[in-house]
Amino acid sequence: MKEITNRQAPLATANQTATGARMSAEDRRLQILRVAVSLFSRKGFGGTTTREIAQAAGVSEAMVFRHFATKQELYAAILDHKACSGDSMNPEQMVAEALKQKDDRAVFEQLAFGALDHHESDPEFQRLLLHSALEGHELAEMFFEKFIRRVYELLGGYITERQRDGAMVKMDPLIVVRSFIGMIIHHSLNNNLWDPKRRLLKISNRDAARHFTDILLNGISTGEEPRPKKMSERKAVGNDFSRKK
Amino acid sequence: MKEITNRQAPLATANQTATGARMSAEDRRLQILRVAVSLFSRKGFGGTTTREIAQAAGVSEAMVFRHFATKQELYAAILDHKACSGDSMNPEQMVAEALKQKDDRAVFEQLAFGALDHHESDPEFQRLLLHSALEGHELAEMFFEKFIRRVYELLGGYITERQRDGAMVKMDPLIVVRSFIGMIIHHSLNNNLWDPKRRLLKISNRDAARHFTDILLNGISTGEEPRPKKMSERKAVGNDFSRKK
DNA sequence: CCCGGTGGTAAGTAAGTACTTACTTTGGCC
DNA sequence: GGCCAAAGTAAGTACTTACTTACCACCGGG
Repeated sequence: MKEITNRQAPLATANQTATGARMSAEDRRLQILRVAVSLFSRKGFGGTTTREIAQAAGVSEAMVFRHFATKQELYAAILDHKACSGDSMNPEQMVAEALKQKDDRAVFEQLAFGALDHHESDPEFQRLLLHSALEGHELAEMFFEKFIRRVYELLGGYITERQRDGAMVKMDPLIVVRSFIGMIIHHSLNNNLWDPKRRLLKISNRDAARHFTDILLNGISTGEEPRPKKMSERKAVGNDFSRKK
Repeated sequence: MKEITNRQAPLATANQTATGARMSAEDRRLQILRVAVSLFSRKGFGGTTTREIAQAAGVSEAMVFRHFATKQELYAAILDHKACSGDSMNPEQMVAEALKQKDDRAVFEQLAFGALDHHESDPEFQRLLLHSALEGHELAEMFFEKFIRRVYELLGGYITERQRDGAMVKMDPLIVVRSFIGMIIHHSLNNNLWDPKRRLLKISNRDAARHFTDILLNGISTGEEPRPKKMSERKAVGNDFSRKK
């Protein structure tokens, strides 16, 4: 005479299949992955327990370990999934046409808009990446090598080309790239991490991308007012790229 | 007949007082605080154990809890110490003179250099701040309110003024501030977090500050080459601040 | 000389932690 | 229906964690 086996209620998690019934292995794996993404991105690797993950997925802890041998492997699978799977943005093809046409504005603006939009639609990714960078996880390094470096090469190469065309001032292209990427990443970081309520600055991604591009290409000074200090008084250390006129 | 009490050897930690001898309560407190800063900044709150902290300080765990009732309290004390104590940078006074003289270049360049230098000399702070922002610690918010907001107001106000002078193009000052702060923070973040070996870009803080300022004030395009596409072909969405000429 | 307070410790404890084991459903296929 | 592999679980294990307790050594002052 056995006690009723009191199956644990499917506790209102967003279980895909409306029924609390059993899922195929792959579905379950993906589901665990999804809830783990959410938890890891909120609380980091060390701050998330396997029990929490199991509970959020509505299964027992043993199920988590059936699908992922260790917690580390789960984490790696997540970063893999996020960094390498289809929804990752591809900078090359995003601006391929603008590059060919040498449409400076389009190159930068499209890249900026693409990145901002991507970050907005998937804020978990940025948090996940930050966590793993802080924790020194090798996957962060991998992302850096495979993605950031490529953007630097892509944009840096383009800028070099445009400098030779005489369309851009002579300046280390990598610094230009860093400046522009900085505007974008920092803006996303503000929106996702520091100021999600947009208390400081509320602006659409389109406008942000356009304004960042404006600043990068044209700067903010009109050059129409006599400087309070003469140019010659600046300690010029070999940057001879004051705007031609 | 008691066993010898085998006092644990002072194990070669960087104990301030060369002797492994006892310290005053306050010295010990500060020492624990220091080693905790280092550990928390490297591994975050959840990733650091009280035992590690005690070992790094060369004392028993009980000593940690004599000085700080809980781990949380230790963490809060650290953020307090870092955010409120003297070594925090003061943007207002850093650029006070340049502001008065309306020396745009000096305003931005000095601010950038000051921030970059501060971040470089105290990289732990940036990591600590990121960790606490990710973990949603209230101290991160406090820092944001007390520091970031002030910089936005300071720079934003200055830019507004210079726009009225006709020295800067009309554009939401907050976007300009965000762009510039973005260049700086992202550069520091790269140096401290992503690319401490400077594989991507190796540049002195002075040069970085100068180049960021150059880009902000003047942009990178020479405006000397006919565009491959006509201006009118761009989907103009109401940005009317193309550079006057 | 001894006495109390201070700096310090060894050895706990209770609650977690990642991960396992031994076992019980369940659904599809012949 | 009967069967079996896959989906799932309850109840562990071995260890770590934050935090406590009870005790010890040193030292200046009466």
